[in-house]
Amino acid sequence: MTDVPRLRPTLDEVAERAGVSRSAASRVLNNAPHVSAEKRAAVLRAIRELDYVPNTTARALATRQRGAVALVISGEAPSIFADPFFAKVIVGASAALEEADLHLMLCLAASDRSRRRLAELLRARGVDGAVLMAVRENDPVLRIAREAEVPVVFGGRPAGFEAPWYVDVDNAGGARQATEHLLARGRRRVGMICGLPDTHASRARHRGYREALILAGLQPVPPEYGDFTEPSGATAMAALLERQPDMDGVFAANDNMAAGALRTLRGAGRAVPGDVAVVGFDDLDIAQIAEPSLTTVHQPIQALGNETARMLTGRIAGEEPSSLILPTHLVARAST
Amino acid sequence: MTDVPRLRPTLDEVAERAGVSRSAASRVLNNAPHVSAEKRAAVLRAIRELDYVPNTTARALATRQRGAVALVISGEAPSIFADPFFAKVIVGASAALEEADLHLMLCLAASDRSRRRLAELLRARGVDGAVLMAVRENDPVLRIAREAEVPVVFGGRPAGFEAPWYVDVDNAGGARQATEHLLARGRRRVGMICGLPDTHASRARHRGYREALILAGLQPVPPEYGDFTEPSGATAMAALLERQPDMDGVFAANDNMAAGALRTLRGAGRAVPGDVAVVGFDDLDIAQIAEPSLTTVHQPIQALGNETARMLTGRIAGEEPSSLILPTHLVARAST
DNA sequence: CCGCAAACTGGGAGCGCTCCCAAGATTGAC
DNA sequence: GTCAATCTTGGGAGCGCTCCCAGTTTGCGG
Repeated sequence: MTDVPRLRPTLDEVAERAGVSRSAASRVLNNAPHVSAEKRAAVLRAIRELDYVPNTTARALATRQRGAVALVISGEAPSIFADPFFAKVIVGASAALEEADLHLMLCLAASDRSRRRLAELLRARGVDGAVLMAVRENDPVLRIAREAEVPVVFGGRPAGFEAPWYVDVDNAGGARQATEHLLARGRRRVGMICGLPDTHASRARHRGYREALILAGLQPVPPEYGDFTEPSGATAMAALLERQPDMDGVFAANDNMAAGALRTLRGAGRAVPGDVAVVGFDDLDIAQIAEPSLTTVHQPIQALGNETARMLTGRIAGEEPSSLILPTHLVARAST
Repeated sequence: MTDVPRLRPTLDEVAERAGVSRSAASRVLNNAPHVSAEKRAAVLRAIRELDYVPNTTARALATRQRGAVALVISGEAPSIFADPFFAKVIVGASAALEEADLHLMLCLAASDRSRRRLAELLRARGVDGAVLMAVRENDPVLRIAREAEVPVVFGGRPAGFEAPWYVDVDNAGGARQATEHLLARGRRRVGMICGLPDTHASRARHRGYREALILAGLQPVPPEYGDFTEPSGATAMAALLERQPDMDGVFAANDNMAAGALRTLRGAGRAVPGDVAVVGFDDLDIAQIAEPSLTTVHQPIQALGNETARMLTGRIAGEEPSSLILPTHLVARAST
């Protein structure tokens, strides 16, 4: 809060006050061996008395470790933050990073300028590594990832790119469960509302849906597309109804769009689940709040953030962790 | 993405290749004067050829400027991220920081450990400044703010603390508008659902509500308290109804709780706005999605983030900006 | 053609910390 | 008591960049 740029004591001053060399003081700081008990105590006391805090920047320069990683969220902010998905990812990642004593630099890579800054950050080793989230097909961020001078881990696979290190959730499996659940409820005319087509998640969920239908000997109908927001789900549902008025089940690629679908169905006078059963994906708060409450595929979002960060810290430490796919599972509620 | 810690070229190498001194190269880098056009061109070429990127850490050490600020969100993460409030703040702050070429360090100050790390960050000048959000009464973060060695700006005033620099929204004014709107709609028995009592926002909104009622010669009824989440709003509404079954208007301290109130009212068979009119606060997406759509007080959340960050960059630059209160306004929808 | 101001130029001293290494102090086995 | 092995210790050289400063050029009226 202060404005006075009062000088902070340096390690030299600590050493001087403790009557030891800077080297010895440094050893105490990093509790390295080769310091006698007395000197250690003296240094510790001096640190306390001077209220010394080591300068992170100087340490970073000397050790070549920044003590921070970037969490990059690609794409336009508005759509990005429409739901609490990223918030949960951040909470999970934050916990893992705290454990590794790493700070979190949040980079919203939406504009060209922000991407330029990001590229510089990753090339100049301004961070020790980066987690990349929400990377789409042909995303300009991919290039930045390729040219980065630090380890990079993807949170969710980017579409159309074989990410060497990633953590993802079982999108296809979850979607299949969702669709099979609808079929088990006796639905036969099951439509789908997909998300943005250039995301791996949307594609994989669509694939799972198709697989389930085909396995059941049914013909998948072409999906409608939304952008993962509630209104887009409402619109897509309307289009779906128009195309196939006798539809009796819908799988939406996320809860927001499922909530939109519910709204449209309510407006159209269709009972849920009486006339049409609806399943979402994500298991966000909205799924429980919606009326009727939403059957949905639970995905461990916080764990996704956590594991991604953990994988990154592993790679920073020189390990070669293998990519990870977290399980998803159906949560049956009132909408089916 | 690479693992090879291939050495990045340094400014010395650039200078050597360009046939100039390191000083001259540095001048070009910071486009300072006193470099001849030819040398400048030579340096620029060398930079391109060597694919040189200046090392931020070294620069930070030399200039004593980190090029990053902390965005601190105090309190428990779960409640924090229940709604997209912070996401919007982040988007706004991020834009302002990008303009100032500052990176954003996101610090979730929930645990003791995270607060310790935060304190160290702010005392060791690991960042150039900090924005503090969601600081509550007697928040341990206050102490960290006081001991910080860098400028600090509050986003939203902390309760029970005269923040020297802050950006806030007009909570009391908005609440008064909301309540007056209910009164103008002919409501006379207007209850309130408050948020967490140790937040300034909740208190100010309650104050605005009381002012409006008292000005109209009406007796405020004691509020119910929630924690800004949807379920807590539903519970509070139930309690309110039980206490005063003939209630005909409700002002909730945020949209989430208002949505919960709507749910309870629907369950209790009360028509909205027929029997009970409801007003929220925030104007988040949920206000438009709710049924009926929610009359609410719009607050410029993204601007809050933006102005807070801008004020911080101002203070970092040595200015003494004065605190700011952003206007709020009522958005009338179907719930009143 | 001179003198002086203004523009260039590069050397060098930091910024605050880590870490290697050589020198000195201890220890212990014989 | 000796000598090698081990532990301590502090000096010093960086990490890569900025910036002050003194020295050198250049420009241009007179």
